[in-house]
Amino acid sequence: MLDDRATAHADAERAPAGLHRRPTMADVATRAGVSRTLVSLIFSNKPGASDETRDRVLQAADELGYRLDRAARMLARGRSRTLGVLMDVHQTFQADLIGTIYAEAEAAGYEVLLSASAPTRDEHKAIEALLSHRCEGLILLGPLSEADYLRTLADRAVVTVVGRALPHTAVDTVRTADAKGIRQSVDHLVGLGHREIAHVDGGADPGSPERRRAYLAAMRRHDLSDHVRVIPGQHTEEAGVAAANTLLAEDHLPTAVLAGNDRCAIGLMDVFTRAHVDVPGDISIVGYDDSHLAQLSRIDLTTVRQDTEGLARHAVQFAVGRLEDEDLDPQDFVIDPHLMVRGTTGPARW
Amino acid sequence: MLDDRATAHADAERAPAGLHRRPTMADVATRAGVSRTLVSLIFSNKPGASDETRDRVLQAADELGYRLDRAARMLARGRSRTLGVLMDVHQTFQADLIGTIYAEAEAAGYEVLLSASAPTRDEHKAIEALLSHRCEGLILLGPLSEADYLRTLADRAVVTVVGRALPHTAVDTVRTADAKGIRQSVDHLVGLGHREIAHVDGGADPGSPERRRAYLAAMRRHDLSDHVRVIPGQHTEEAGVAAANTLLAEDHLPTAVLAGNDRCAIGLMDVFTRAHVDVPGDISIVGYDDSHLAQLSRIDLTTVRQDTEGLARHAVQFAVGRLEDEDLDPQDFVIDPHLMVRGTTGPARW
DNA sequence: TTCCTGGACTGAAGCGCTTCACTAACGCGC
DNA sequence: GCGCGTTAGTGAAGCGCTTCAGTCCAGGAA
Repeated sequence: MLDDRATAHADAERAPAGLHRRPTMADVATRAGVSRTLVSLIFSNKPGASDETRDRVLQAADELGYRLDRAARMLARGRSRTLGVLMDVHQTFQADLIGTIYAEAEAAGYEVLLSASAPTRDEHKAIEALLSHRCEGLILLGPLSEADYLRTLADRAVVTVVGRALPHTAVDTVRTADAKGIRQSVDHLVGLGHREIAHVDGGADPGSPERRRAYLAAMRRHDLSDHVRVIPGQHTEEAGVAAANTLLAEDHLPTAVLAGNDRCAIGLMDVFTRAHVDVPGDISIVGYDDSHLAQLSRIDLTTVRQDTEGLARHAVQFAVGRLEDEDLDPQDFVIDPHLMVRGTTGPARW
Repeated sequence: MLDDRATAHADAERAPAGLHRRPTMADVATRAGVSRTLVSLIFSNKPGASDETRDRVLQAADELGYRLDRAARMLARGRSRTLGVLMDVHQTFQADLIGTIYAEAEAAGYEVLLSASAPTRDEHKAIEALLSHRCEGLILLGPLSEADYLRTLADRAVVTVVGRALPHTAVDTVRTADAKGIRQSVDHLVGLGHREIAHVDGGADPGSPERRRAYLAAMRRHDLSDHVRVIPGQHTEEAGVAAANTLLAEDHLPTAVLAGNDRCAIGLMDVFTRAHVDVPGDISIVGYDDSHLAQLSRIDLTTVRQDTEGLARHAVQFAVGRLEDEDLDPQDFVIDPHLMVRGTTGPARW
C-alpha cells in the first residue's frame, strides 16, 4: 500500500503534469491484433502488410490518437532525416525562404527543424541546438559566424550556406550573384545620368563584402572611381537612418545611393523624405532583396530581386543530395539576380 | 569476405553519407575510464561525481567532440522538457516574441522548437510536427485555427495561446487588452477633434474581433455611432493598400483611420501619400503593434504598443507552470497596451 | 572493534521505435 | 509431389540515453 503510493508519486513527478500516457505502437498493435513490427512497417509506408490489415491498423491508431514518436524513430533508425535551418527571425528576406524550404524538404522526405538566432541567443547556440537534435543537414541562412567555425561544422553535418560565399570549404553555398546585381544597379543609375553614387554597405552582414567590391568595380568600369563613397552600415533600417543623417550633415549630397539591402534603403528614404529631400527628384535610391515592403506602392523601391525560391530549393537539394550520396562534391551555386526598376530612381538632378 | 562487403554496403546506406560515427556517452566513458552512468550524471549536472572525475569526463567529451543526443535523452527520460512554438515567419510582431521565449524557456530548463506556418504549410501541419517531436507545451502565436481544434490540442499538451482570446477552454491565453488599446486610440483621435474615424479590421486574424468590437464600443461612448465605418481587411500591407483604395474611390474621406495593425497602417499610408493625401494633414492614421517599422522617423506611426516581452515571458511561464504543477488552472492573462503618439495623427482637418 | 552513513561510482533495465532474420502459408511450374 | 518464390506476418536485438537499485570504500560514532 505504502509502496503503491510511493510509486504513484514518483510517476506523477516524471510525467508532464495532467497528461495521459501517450499511446505507443505497442498499444496500436494490441488494439489491431497485430505485432508491433507490422505497425511500424505500416507507419513507414513499407510493403508487407495487406491492405485490409493496413486499414485496420490505421484505424486503431486513429482511435487511440496515436502519434509517431520522432525521437524514438530517430534513435532506432540511426539517422534523423532532418534538416536544421538557422535563421534570424528579424530578417524578412530569410522568412521568404522558409516556406520553400519546408516544401522542398518534405518532398525529399526530410523533416525541418528551425532554430533562430536573436539578440539574446547567438548563432553559435542556435546551431548547437540543431546539432543536438541530430540534424544531418544544416542550412544556414546568412550566417554571421566566422568562416573557420562554419568550416568545422562540416564534419558534424552536411552544411549548406545561403547568401554568403565561403571559399575553400567542404560546405555547399547557394547565393545570388551579388556582383551582377550591383553592377546592374550602377549601370541603371549611370544610364540615368548619375555620377555621384554612394554605397551604404552592410558591414559584416552576409553578402555585403561582395556587394561592396562589386560597387567599387562597377564604379571603376564607368570611370567614376573619383566619386566612390562607401558609408559603413548594416542590414537594418537603423543603419539606413544613420547613413542618411551622415549624408545630410554634409554640405553636398550624392545624387544616388546604393543601399546594402531593402531595410537599409527604407531607413534612408525615411530620413530623406522627412528632410524634404525628394526621392527620386533630389536623390535616387536602390535597395537589395526586393522584400515585401519594396513592392508597396508608397515605398515603390527600385531594388535587386533575389530568386528566393531558387535559393531555397537548391539549398535543400544540395543538402539532401550530399546526404544521400557521399561522393557528391560541395558546390558553390550562384543565381542571377534581377533589377526591379521602380519609383525611387530617376534622372540625376542636373 | 562477401559478407563483409554486404555489411559495409548496408552500413553505408544507413548512415548519413560522409560522416564519421557520432561519439556516444559510452565512448566518452571509455575514454575517461568511468561508467556510462557517471557520464550521464555529469551531463545532467547532477551530484555524484567528484570534481576531478567531472573535469576528466568533460575533457574526454571535448576531445571526442561529443554532443548529447536529445532524441535518446528524451526517450529515456520519458519527457522532453520541450516547448513547441508555432509562428508565422511573416508576422514581424511574432518575431519580436521569439527572443524572449528562448531566453525564458532556457531559464526554466526547457528546450524550444520552432515550427512555422507558411503559405505552403498550414498551421495544422506545423502543430502536428511539434506534437510529433513530443513537445510537452505548445505556445501558439496568433493561431488562426478554429477554436475547436485548439481545444482538442489541450489533451495532448499544455497549450498557451498568445494574442487571441479563447474562452471556455483548458488552454492558457496571454494577450493584450486590445479593447483598451483601441479605446485609447479613439480617445486620442476624438481629443484631436476627429469624428469620422474609420476602422480597417483584421478579418479573422488574431485579436481583430476584439479590436473591432472595441472600436464600435468606443465610438458609441463618444456618441459617434453614426460615423462608424468598418472596412474589412487583414493584418497585411496589401489589405491596407486595398482599404485605402476603397476609401479613395469614394467622394469623401474619413478624417482618421484605425488600422488593424501596423502592417495594414503602412499599406494605408503608402497609398495615401502617393495620392497626395497628406498624413496627418488630411487624414490621421493609427496602427497597432508598435512594430520596428512604426518607429522609423519617416513612417513615425502613432500606434498601440504591445508589451512583447511581457507577453512572451508570461506565455512561457504559464506553460512551464502547468507542466510542473498539474493542479494549476489555465488562465487568461491580459496585459495593458500603451498608445505611442507619433507623427501620423494630428488635428482633424476642420 | 562494529555498525552506520554518505559519497563515488556501477550494472542493468527500459524508453518507443526500426530492422534483421526468420516462419507460415500459398500459389506455380514441372 | 517437390522445390521455389512471394506475400504476410512475427520475435528479438539494439539505437543512446536515464535511472533505479545497488556496491564499495572511506570515516565517524558507539
